[in-house]
Amino acid sequence: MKQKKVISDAVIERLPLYYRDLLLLQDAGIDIISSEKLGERLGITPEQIRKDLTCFGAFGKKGVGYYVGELCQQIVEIIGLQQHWKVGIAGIGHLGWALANYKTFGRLGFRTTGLFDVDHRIIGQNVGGVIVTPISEMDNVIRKEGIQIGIITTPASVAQQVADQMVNAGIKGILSFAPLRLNVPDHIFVFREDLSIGLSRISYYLTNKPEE
Amino acid sequence: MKQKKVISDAVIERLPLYYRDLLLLQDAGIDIISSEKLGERLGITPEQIRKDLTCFGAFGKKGVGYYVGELCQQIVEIIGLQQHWKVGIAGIGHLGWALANYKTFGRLGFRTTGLFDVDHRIIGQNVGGVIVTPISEMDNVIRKEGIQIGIITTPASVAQQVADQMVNAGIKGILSFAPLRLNVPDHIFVFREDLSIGLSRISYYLTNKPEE
DNA sequence: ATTATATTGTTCAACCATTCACAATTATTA
DNA sequence: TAATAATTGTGAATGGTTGAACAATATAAT
Ligand SMILES: NC(=O)c1ccc[n+]([C@@H]2O[C@H](COP(=O)([O-])OP(=O)(O)OC[C@H]3O[C@@H](n4cnc5c(N)ncnc54)[C@H](O)[C@@H]3O)[C@@H](O)[C@H]2O)c1
Ligand SMILES: NC(=O)c1ccc[n+]([C@@H]2O[C@H](COP(=O)([O-])OP(=O)(O)OC[C@H]3O[C@@H](n4cnc5c(N)ncnc54)[C@H](O)[C@@H]3O)[C@@H](O)[C@H]2O)c1
Repeated sequence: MKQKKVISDAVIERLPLYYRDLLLLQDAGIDIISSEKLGERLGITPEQIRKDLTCFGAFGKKGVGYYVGELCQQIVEIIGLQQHWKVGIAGIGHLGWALANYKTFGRLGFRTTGLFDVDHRIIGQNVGGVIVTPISEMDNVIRKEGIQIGIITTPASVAQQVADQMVNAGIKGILSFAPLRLNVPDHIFVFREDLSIGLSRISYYLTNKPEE
Repeated sequence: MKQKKVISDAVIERLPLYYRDLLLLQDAGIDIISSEKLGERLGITPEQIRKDLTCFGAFGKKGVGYYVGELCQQIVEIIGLQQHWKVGIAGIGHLGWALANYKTFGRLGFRTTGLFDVDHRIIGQNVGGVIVTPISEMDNVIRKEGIQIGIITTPASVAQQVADQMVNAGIKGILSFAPLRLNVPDHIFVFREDLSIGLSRISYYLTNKPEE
């Protein structure tokens, strides 16, 4: 892998899109794809795709295209999906429960091996194949299982506290759905997913329609 | 409102963040906030905030800051949240069920007034205060209720078909969680939310840690 | 009334990302 | 084998976003 220059976030966000579509192509038995065709499927320009990929090396064959299987493997290595990350989810309410049951995370290489909550009504239940553990046990489970990534789907009011617990237990990265900024040490990578931005954007565009 | 030049997506994505934090400030009884303090709370530079806001007008007071209540109202109007958009959700499975139960959408001005599914086990149930209707009835309900925004949380395999139905019924904007590109007429605004990008980004950054 | 302090709105410069154009390379056909 | 068609990788041009600096303005202090 090249990896000389710094890679922009925009590139990193597109890689999973390429990867998922390549998996579909692979399932469909398609061996070779051009940036043109891939771009058409995804709504991304072929130049963009080629430039993104050349950040990491020259994976295509001129005059031919990209070998689907090979490119898949390359992207897996770029993103680091071959590691089979272990994931823990704190807050098994509406959203946590949905995520715990989402099988596609598994196909991408993320194994959910810990579910945590404070509510006695949910503790002990089997959700998507994993038993919900008391949040007070989270520290132990994270260490014992070697969980590296934490997902926070608790109410915002306790999200910081839960993040602190995760960091103390040795978590390396956090995906948070709570609508606030988490304060964590520099070496922890936090990504915030904000599900209300999508609706707000739709509202904006419907309100301020381009005059066609 | 100014609205002369074109506003970039980046700006539109930050407005909801400002808005939600301003609501919190308002709840806390804080009347005036500077771009400096707001930026600190959100992890955004003060210059960025000022520049974003001046896309739409001059809402602050030099030497003082921004009046929280007034700015809230301005952002509401910019995003178009005063309209109380009506929302319908198709596919009341794991994720759809979570979204149907999410109260914060209401506070932002989105009212969920239609829930649709094909599964007889869920049809007829009350989810977050709304009865789940057969998808075959979606067209009628959308027209009768005047639903303008559709959320798609069905399996990917039927998402296009559901989107077509929504468009035919007169929906103006779609928020889709299905991992594929939807084909819709130009005048329909589609926003795709991809929940696997977050985890993939974390994987990338943990794998390719900056050498600190 | 004057000075000092705080903070916005705006201009300009720096940076980053995308698009364009094309040389380089591979496969295919005559 | 030579010519043709397809398609990648890349350097240059364009367009867009962010950052730094500062004039303009409001308040508070003297
Ligand atoms: N539901 C959605 O569709 C949605 C959408 C966007 C954002 N969110 C955000 O995701 C988070 C969860 O939302 P939700 O709708 O699932 O809420 P929820 O109330 O259904 O679930 C929260 C869960 O967290 C648990 N919890 C509370 N305190 C805890 C603690 N200290 N440790 C561990 N678990 C604890 C609760 O017992 C509950 O099971 C919130 O921050 C919300 O703002 C949710
Ligand atoms: N669960 C998650 O956390 C998660 C995360 C990311 C993306 N997604 C995406 O969201 C979508 C839903 O995921 P899920 O986990 O909730 O799946 P799910 O299987 O739990 O729910 C899907 C629901 O759609 C209904 N459905 C099927 N065909 C339908 C039709 N023609 N019309 C109306 N409803 C129909 C099903 O009866 C079911 O209730 C999928 O596309 C998935 O890829 C889910």
